[in-house]
Amino acid sequence: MTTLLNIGDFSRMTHLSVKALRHYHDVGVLVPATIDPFTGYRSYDTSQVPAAQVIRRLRDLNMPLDQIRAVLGAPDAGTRNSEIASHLDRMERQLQQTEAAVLGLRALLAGPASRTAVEVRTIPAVTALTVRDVVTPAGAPAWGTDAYHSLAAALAEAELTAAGSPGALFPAEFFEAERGELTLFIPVAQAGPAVQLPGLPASPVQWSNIPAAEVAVMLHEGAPDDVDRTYGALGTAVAERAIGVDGPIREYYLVSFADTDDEREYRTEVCWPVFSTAAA
Amino acid sequence: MTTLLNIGDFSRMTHLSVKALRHYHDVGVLVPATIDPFTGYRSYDTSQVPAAQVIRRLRDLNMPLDQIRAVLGAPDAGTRNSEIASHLDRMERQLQQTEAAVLGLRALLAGPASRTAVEVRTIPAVTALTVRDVVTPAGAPAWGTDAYHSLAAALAEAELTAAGSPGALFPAEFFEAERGELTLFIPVAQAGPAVQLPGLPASPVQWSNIPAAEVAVMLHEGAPDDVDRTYGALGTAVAERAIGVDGPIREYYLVSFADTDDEREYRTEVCWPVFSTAAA
DNA sequence: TTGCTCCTCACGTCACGTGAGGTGGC
DNA sequence: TTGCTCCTCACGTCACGTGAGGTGGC
Repeated sequence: MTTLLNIGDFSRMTHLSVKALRHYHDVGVLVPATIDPFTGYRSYDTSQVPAAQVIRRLRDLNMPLDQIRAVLGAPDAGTRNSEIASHLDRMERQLQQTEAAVLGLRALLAGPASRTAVEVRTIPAVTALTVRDVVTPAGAPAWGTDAYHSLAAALAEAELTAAGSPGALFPAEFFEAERGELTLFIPVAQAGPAVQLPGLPASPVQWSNIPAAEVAVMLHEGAPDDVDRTYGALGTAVAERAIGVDGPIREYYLVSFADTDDEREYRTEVCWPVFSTAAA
Repeated sequence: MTTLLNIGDFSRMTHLSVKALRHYHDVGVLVPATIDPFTGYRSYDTSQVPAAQVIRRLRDLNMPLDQIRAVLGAPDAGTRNSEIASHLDRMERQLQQTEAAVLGLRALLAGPASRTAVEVRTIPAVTALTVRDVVTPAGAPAWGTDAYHSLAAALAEAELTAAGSPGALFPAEFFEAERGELTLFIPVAQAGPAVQLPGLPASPVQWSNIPAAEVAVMLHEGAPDDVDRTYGALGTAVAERAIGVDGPIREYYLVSFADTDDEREYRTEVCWPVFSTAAA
């Protein structure tokens, strides 16, 4: 047996506000059992209570209404559970980022970072295995992990060894517009016609030339979430010397997730483009 | 020495997007060092980098811009740190609620709750110590804790003993509009002119009469975050019997935070107003 | 002169909340 | 008949993102 309820009763029974219930109707997340065609009054059914309870908990978990609609409309329990599980994974990653932000904030308020030296360096052109994609800062870590595995697999497939640490190119718009085409690469050889380029299996990995560059370099020690501190220090040093030029920023991953599980051991070189000193 | 930077350079150095920087300027969270009066070009100073880094981390912690402005403008480190600490407290509570939602969701998907019996009961009027305030569901737990301590203190002060479990009245609008005047009370005696009412110290606590009521009662066992499941079951039972009437819903806290640290041991009676059976 | 960087509106997003103004049902 | 409940716009909130359309500086 089921019984119809007006929106007020249904609200008290589910602890969802009347405004929220009307909104869930509008967007199709929870449609009333019947609607009076003349007055527009919504009537809910007691059998809709469990769905409302699920919605309330998913909203407490910050799941967007679009996804909630998908969860409720899932054809089977397996699909539904995997939708929920992947949301919980996202929340878990968010929590880790929150913890990193707390640590980073403490460190920041505790005082300025220990000064790391800036070095100007000439990087020669290399031939490299690369993966390229349009990415946002939020999606970059996951993308980088995937891309690195693709590169490592292609390297093994082609029976080659890396000629240096993996690196990445960051165009200005990646930071300024939070969206840009990143290039992750593993150098394989000095650039030049003498290099033999083995064919690659079908994969996102491609051969590319990473151009030479004159850069100011600063070593970032620690978690990647705090790399902005090194960007700040390095950018300041470059600006004060008035030697900056256009061009992508580079990072080289001397020690990264591929080498250790402890982010505090990470070592990243940040490279800012500067005037060629060769001309000086 | 400090140096001026255009918005693009400052964006790359701080990993704040250009759009975000313009917004922070608009709302006064981070005002450029100088603004060209003719072109409107913003110029930032290298000395503003640390503030930008703090802003980025506070935003990662979901702190609203208004509060960030207050943190940055705090007159001393003590004020600033306490603003941050109270925000971290809020986040901590939020995290606990998230964990509760995950557990609640699992329980919900695992199947229906074990059926608890519904009992119809006549509650006599009582004289009680009360605290009354307009509260939202989000603020209710903290309010309830405070209010309970005020009541307990007043009870001890007046050298009285409780004549029953503490309870609360919830008007319909508290659920329907997520805002309403709650009344937390501790019964002291049967209502009547014979009762001697001791004076109360200056505090939010007042003497009130809690009216009699005819209610359907269901026992909620477990965490208060899941009490909506009992509301759903009880409301369904009342609706199917078509015996519901207007009036505030009540809860009685048989076992609560005052008695145990384990929320699973909580026992709450939820009371839904119904027709008087005395007339039947 | 040509891109490039920067600028200012105006509007969109997401999940509702906040009134305003009005109507059916007991 | 009077409250009460419910209804539908229209607009606000928050922290930006997304174009559109335009201008200064090298």
